[in-house]
Amino acid sequence: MATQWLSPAEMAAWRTYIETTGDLMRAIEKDLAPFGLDRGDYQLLAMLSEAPDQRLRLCDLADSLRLTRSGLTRRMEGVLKKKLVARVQSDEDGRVAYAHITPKGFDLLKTAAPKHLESVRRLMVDLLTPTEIKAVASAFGKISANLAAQQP
Amino acid sequence: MATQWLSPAEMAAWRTYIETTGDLMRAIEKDLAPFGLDRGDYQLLAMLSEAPDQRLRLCDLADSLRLTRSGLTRRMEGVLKKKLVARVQSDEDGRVAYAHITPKGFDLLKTAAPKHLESVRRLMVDLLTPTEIKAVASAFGKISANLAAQQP
DNA sequence: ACGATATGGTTGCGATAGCAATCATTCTCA
DNA sequence: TGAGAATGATTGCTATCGCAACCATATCGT
Repeated sequence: MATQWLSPAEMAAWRTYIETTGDLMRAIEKDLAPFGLDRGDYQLLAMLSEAPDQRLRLCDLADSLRLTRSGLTRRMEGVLKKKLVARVQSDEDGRVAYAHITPKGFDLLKTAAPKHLESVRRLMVDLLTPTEIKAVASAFGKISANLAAQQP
Repeated sequence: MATQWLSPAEMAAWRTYIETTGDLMRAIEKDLAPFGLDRGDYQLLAMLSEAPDQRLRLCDLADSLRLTRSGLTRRMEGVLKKKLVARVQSDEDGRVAYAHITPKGFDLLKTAAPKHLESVRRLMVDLLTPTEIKAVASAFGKISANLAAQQP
């Protein structure tokens, strides 16, 4: 399109970002595959491992993973079958259930995490100058804050 | 995870980026919905509109959209049904077919593009300083070049 | 010139995930 | 306290897309 609503520098940033980000995700995911995990599983386990008591209510987990409740139900099927996570019904509130990372899940995460972070380093972090790192953090921080402000 | 393979600044950049990028895509996509387009359709039309003769071989189109050939076949079904794109068999090579943007598709793109770019501006570009814009372009340029070098 | 190989495209199948509808449980407030 | 609203989770349906298998056409090597 000839429409020049963005300056050349702005257009370059947007295009490079949007074209690259999918490739980067795919590459990261590929490095996770040997552990039998995809990015969704990894993030789910990471989220649980950092939670108090290593567990979260399903709806909170869904929110932090940016999944709908139904999306989480389906993703849970996978990690439940692999015994990486247990589903525990709350006895205080009959509606809620917790996802609880199992020792097996925790062990797998501990094995996969260094490799994963090594991927992140190799494919992204190590390629950038400290200034670029800071700028990326700041830029996406602003974008995130703006999005959060839009949807209250 | 307690694993500190990334410095705090690096971890902050990575986390903010990965958590935000999906939200940003969803927000952009939402702004495209009133035109009956999703991001994949928009990018397909944009790609064709910029191509010589406003057409591309299906396999080249698939590559530039980061789709597999089968993924493109399915996406084509949608835009063909909406008559935004025509499928033209090559008479030079019996294997190849071209995707050709139709006048209707081009009109829709011309309508949607300014709104889309306005979204990009509002949700990303206008939030960033010129320095951040340049840093994002440079950072993802490096990431992209590195990925391209890995997979020859 | 012709069999082997490469290239372009489609199809069957499976995985992921959103939406709307549904059900169960809890909360609210009149 | 009891009817209606809100909250938590699941299910049916649908759409997207990758992989592997497949078919058709073109190119290469001898």
